[in-house]
Amino acid sequence: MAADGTALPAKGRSRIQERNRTRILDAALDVFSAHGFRGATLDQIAERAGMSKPNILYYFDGKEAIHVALLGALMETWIAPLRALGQTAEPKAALMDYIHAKLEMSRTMPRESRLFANEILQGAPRMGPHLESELKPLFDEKCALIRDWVSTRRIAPIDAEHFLMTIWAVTQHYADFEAQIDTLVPRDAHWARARRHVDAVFAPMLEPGAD
Amino acid sequence: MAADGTALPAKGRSRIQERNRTRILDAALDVFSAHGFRGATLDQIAERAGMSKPNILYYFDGKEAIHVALLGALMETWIAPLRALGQTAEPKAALMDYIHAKLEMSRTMPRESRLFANEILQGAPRMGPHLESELKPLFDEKCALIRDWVSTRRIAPIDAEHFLMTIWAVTQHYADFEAQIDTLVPRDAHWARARRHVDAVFAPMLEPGAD
DNA sequence: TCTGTTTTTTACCATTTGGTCAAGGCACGA
DNA sequence: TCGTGCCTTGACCAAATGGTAAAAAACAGA
Repeated sequence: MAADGTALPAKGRSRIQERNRTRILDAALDVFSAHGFRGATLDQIAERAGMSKPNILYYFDGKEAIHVALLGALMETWIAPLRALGQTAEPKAALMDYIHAKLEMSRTMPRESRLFANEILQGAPRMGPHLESELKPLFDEKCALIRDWVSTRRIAPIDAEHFLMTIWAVTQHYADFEAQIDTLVPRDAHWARARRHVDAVFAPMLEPGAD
Repeated sequence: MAADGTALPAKGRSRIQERNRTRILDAALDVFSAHGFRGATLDQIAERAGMSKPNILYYFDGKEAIHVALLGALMETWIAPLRALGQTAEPKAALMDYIHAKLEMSRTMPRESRLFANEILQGAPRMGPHLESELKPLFDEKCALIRDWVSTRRIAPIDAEHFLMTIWAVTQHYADFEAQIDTLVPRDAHWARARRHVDAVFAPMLEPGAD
């Protein structure tokens, strides 16, 4: 077996291998995000992927390997907006762009959001290393950047760490707590309101007037 | 069996029954909040409660009954601060009090927060009715109250529904995503910073100046 | 078409797990 | 002291579930 949790070596994957791995991962994303790791079964994943359980295990070393592969692949996508933070626009616009990007991700990738939420909620048993090695350095770097913006008076004085975490909390809430939102507010025009609302939440905070 | 999901009738519970039911529910809260419904096992709950599995099932009709009992009992606690919103202070102070109460609940009752988060994240399969019958009316009532405050210019114009949901998102995040927070920021002085931060987030939003 | 390789499936297995049963302890009133 | 009824548990069961083995099927190259 290969070292990366796959049953087949990564080199020289055939067309059909690529296709089936993709199908399995997509099905697994459905199931894991909806039921959590323990709540998901290989049979559910197999059915959703349209193939038999042993065939799933032909492509992946086991249930856990699928989960790890998913989390690893998604991590990069998930933190991409943070990586891009501050590389183009001026401070306030950069932060608002980041907030909008995160909100958009909750809208278009709710499964991914819930997959991560499930994992973190249960203590990040499989993602701890990823958090430490990939997210942490990036987080520290961007916090330093924000603190610099604060110290040069380009944005209002905010707590960089908690500010970023609050952006995550507010935007991901729309994906993670969808079931609750659906029972409390009408679905239509939902995301337009969310967009206006997050602007109303974060934009005032950044105005240097409150210094 | 009794109709409320308990194996024993609620009337005339003995001292020992009360004690053991409490112990079981506390142990179950530990396990369910840490692993989710499917991830929790009766054996884990039994061990944590310090009694045998059959004895657990002597007091509750089954795993699901324990979960339902937990959610039902906690619902009231969980929404109590919202119920109290606006019954004493003037608008701005009332909302800030509510925010502080919710933050305090995340600090002192992280297990409860995670139990609910797990449930909602997976589509509220067992709490849907509770949300509809208990949370929804209260939510609507308080939204109307907030809209009234807005229309009488006592607070800045905000989206009542999304404002409340954002309060939940920000405050509960500190409990639900604790694993992530622990890897990103130092633990000490954590809650004091959080308190200052949520003030910085929400207080400016409520100033009627931005009208 | 023949042959070796990759892909897929049909049984099957071992463990976990929610739940049952019948018997053994234990407290307490008569 | 002795029942009587509440409490507790060891032994067990059936279903679910992650995973395996081996053979069939599909496929690619000669």
